[in-house]
Amino acid sequence: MPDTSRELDALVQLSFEVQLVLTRVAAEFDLSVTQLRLLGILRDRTPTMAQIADFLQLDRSSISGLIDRAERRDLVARHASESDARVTLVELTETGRAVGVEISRAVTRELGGKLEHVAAKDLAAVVRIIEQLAP
Amino acid sequence: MPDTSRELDALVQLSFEVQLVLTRVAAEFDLSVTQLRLLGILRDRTPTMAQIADFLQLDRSSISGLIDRAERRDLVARHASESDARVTLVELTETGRAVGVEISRAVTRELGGKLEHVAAKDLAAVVRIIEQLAP
DNA sequence: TATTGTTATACTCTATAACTATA
DNA sequence: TATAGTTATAGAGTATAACAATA
Repeated sequence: MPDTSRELDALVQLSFEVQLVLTRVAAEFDLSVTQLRLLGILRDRTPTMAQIADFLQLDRSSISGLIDRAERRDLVARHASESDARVTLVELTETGRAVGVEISRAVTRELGGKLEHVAAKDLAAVVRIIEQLAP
Repeated sequence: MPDTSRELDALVQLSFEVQLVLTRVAAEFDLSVTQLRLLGILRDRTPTMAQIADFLQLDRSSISGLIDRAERRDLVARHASESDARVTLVELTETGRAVGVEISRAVTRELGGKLEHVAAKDLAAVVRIIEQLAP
């Protein structure tokens, strides 16, 4: 087994650089990174509370407050499932969708700017890594 | 300018995968990711409160509580600067250093495990990216 | 005056445990 | 009984504003 400590350090450091960009972009919109992720998840899904918990790898009890706060800001809306009265579905509002689009643009701008001088073939490697990691 | 949205998405996703591993390892030691980073920063430094704020990109007022909690668990110690009475220096305790070593091993194990089947040349690309990004 | 660090305050995020409603 | 979601509670993390001590 080869020594990969340098590679692992680089990966950890890179993840913090990316998180820093996300934190800053979220702050521009007065949102947390978690709320930013939520908007991303809801872009092409209308999940249940439990499914959101699975996506974010958080306890279900944490999701109630998360959605409460997003709902209070008119970013998302709860509605009842028709097939199972226990289930609550969550979807983006128009406002939420619009904010999501703006955030996506901002992330592309900020992160794209940082990566301007990175070789295209190195970025292609990142795509392969994530395909291996989360297929 | 080429379309890099796929690459940017992959990079963001990768950063969340890494953060997930760090969150889990930190939780093994009943620590937050921020405390984990703090131990990493102090491994080869004895910074001032202000320098820690710079490293973590947090407000100085946030650092007081962070160090309070770490000190309460005997992971770090404050001591006064000899040259400037306003300044507080922070260093690892022996306990903190030992915990840091264990965390480092756990991250290597967990993250290394996840990356087992990733090509070495793709990991080398990550090293080049972070060198470009944070030289 | 400027800088270092702390405190008070308020909010978000998160988990655990206990609960209600529905299946 | 089992599952979906909520609430109460507690603690960490974070920023803003105001402050004291030192330079």
